[in-house]
Amino acid sequence: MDVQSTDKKQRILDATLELIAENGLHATPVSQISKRSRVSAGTIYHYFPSKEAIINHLYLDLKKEMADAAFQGYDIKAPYQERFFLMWQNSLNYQLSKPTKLSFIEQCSISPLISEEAKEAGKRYHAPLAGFITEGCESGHLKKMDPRLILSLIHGTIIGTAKLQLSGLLDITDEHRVGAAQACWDGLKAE
Amino acid sequence: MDVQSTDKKQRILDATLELIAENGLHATPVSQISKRSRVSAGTIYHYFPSKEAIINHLYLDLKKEMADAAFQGYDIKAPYQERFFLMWQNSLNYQLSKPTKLSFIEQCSISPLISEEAKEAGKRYHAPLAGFITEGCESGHLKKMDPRLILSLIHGTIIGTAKLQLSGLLDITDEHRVGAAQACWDGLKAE
DNA sequence: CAAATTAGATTGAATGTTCATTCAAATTTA
DNA sequence: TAAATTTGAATGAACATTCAATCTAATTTG
Repeated sequence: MDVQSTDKKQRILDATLELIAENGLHATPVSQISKRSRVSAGTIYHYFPSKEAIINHLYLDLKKEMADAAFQGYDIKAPYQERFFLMWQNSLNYQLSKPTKLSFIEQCSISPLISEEAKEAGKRYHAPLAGFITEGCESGHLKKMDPRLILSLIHGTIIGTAKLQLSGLLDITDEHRVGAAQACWDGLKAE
Repeated sequence: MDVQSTDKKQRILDATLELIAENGLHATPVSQISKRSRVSAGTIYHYFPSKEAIINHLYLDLKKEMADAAFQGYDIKAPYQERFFLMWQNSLNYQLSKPTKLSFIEQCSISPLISEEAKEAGKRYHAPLAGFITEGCESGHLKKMDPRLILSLIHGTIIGTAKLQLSGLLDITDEHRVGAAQACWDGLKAE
C-alpha cells in the first residue's frame, strides 16, 4: 500500500466522518462519500468491503485516538491527583477540539451498525484508563466504589461538558474546564 | 379522535420506539413499523405526515416524560440536598427502567433528523430543572458555577450510569445508585 | 324504523426514487 | 507488459410515500 493509496483510504475515512457528523448515520450515502473524498464509488470498494466496514474502521480509529489522547504528557511519577486532572483535561480538550468526532462516536456508540467485535476491541483501548482508576481505588485516593462505575461517571462529566459546547448553549472557557474537572475530582476522591 | 384511533397512533409510536432502539435510526423502515404496530403503511400516513414526523413526535413525548419523571414526589419544603437526591434518583430510575427510551433519545439527541423546533421545544421542558439548579447556586447550596454547566455535569453522571447498565457491563444495584448520587452531590455542593 | 348518504378510516399494491454494490473497461504503475 | 488501481454507468434491492378502492359507522332522509 503506497502513499497515494493510504492517502485515498484516509480521504474516504475523513469524508465519512464529516458527513456523518453533519447529516447523521442514516443520511450519508456512499455517493456523497465519493464526492466529498474525491474517490470514485468503485474505488471506495477497492479499499473497503462495505460501507459498514468504513464506519467500523472509523469507529476503532477514533476509539484508539481518544484513549491515546488521555495519556498525553502522562508522568507515572506525578501525584495521583495531578495525573487525574491531566487525563480529565486531556480528554475534554480532545472532545472539544474534534466536535465531528464526538458527534460520530456518540451516534455509533449505541447503533447496531457497529459490530460486536468492534465494540469489544474498542473497550480494550480503555484498559489503561480502567487500570488507572483501579489503582486510585486501591491506593485510597478514590472512593471505594466499583471502578467501572467511577469510569462511567468521569466519562459522563466529560461528555456532558463537551456536548454542552457542541449544542451551542455555552462556550466552555478555561475557567469552566477547571471547575468541571474539580467538581469531578471532588465527587470521586476518598473522604 | 376516538379511542380506536388514539390507540393506533400510540401503537405506531410504540413500535417506532422499539424498532429504533433495537435496530437504530437508520435501519427502521416504515414497512417494519407497519408490521410491528399492526397498522398498514397507508394508515400510518393518515396519522403522521411523514416518518420524520413520527420520530419528532416521539422525541418530544419522551423529553416531556423525562422532565416530569424527575419531579415525582417533589416537595418544595424539603431541604435542598434532599430534593437534589430525589431528582437525581428519579431521573436515573427512569432511564434504567426504560432502556429503549434512553437508546432512542441518545440516538436522536445529535441526529439532524430532529428538527430545530423540536429540539427547542425539548429544551423548554428543562426549564423547571434549570430553575432548581439556579436556586441552588443562589442559595449557596451549590458551587458558584454556571448553572448550565452544573446541569450538564449532573445529566452526564445520570446518563453515564444508565449507559453502563445498558451496555451490560455492570448491573446497577441500589448501592451503586446511592454511591453515584452521592458522588455527584459531593462534586457540586458548595465547600 | 329502514334505507340512503356521507365522511372518515383503512388497506396494500403500485410508484418513483435512492441506495449500496458490482463490473467491464480504461488507466496507471512497476 | 503484467499487475494493480481506478472509473462511473449499470443493477437490483429497499425504501418512503401515494392512491384508488374498500370498509365502517354515524347521520340524514323518506
